[in-house]
Amino acid sequence: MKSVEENKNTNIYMKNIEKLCKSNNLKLTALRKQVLELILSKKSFVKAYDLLNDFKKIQPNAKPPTIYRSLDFLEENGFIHKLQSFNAFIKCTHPKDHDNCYFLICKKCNNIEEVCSSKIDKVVSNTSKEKNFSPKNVTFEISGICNKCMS
Amino acid sequence: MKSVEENKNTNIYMKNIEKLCKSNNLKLTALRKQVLELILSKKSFVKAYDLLNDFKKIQPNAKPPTIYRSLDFLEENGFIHKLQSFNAFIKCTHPKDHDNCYFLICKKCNNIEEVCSSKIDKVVSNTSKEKNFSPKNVTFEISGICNKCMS
DNA sequence: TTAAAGATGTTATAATATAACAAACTGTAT
DNA sequence: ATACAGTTTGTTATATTATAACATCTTTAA
Repeated sequence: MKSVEENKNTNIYMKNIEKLCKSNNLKLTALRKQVLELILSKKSFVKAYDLLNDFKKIQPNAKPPTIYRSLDFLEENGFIHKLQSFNAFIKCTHPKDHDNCYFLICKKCNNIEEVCSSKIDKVVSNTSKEKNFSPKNVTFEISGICNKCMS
Repeated sequence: MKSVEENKNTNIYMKNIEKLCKSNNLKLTALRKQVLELILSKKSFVKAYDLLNDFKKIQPNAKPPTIYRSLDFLEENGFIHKLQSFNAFIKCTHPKDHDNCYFLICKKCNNIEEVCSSKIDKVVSNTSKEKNFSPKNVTFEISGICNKCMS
């Protein structure tokens, strides 16, 4: 059960996504919206097939492509991220505010912290410049133990 | 067909690995060595099942666990890396010299450049300190277009 | 209004990875 | 040498993750 506060936050988040889609001419269809809502309802990351099982409660004949296509749309447009080292998906905490996100992943409690630091962005662009490399996608995932789980 | 120079480099590389295993009391079994040699023989990254097919030419009844176990050993000990965003494996260019490696992955020619920069290490440790996070594994992969493919 | 593009439904299968248990091997204390 | 504990490998089966291909439906723009 979600708290009133959480529902409120989810609503604010969705309103923002709707606005973003409108202004960017993206089609946030009912399907995509439902999938995003399921992702938002998670505290942490979610696996595609868990999402599929969740989604089957709404639409029993959903199939893997149903989910993967929505995930593709949501990821392409920066509303969610794929955690490559976990084969899992998680909402973006500030969609469209920036290009690249970085993650601190706790091995014990599975908590994910999304980090955006201009220092990291600079390192990416400097490293790329040195090597004459034109960066498109950055995967930056640090797994370890979070503050809570250490004490 | 490998050039004389390439074979020589592979031999030097293997000698180094053997030395490292000896001094760290690691068992570089015939199987693990053969798998590593197959990985070394590749210009770029290799997929686990391609490796399995290669390996079947030596040992026809090889099965997925044969390969995955060797990959685990080689990765745990820093002789190879897994490219998480590609589900592929690649030799480490300087085994045991450092903890973390970063990759520039060209989407066009599939060339991988392994980069180690103290700046990146610092960003990881600073970011972690700020968040009171104790980092264990770092996945840092930048995909884009390399110098050659741009011109 | 209709053709083209885009989204979804559906079936099937590809690609990636691991569990579980048996057999063989290795090192070591006796 | 021997036995036993730990490790590695063999083997079967299956779990997990993801996409291809094609049909149908919906939206959009000419």
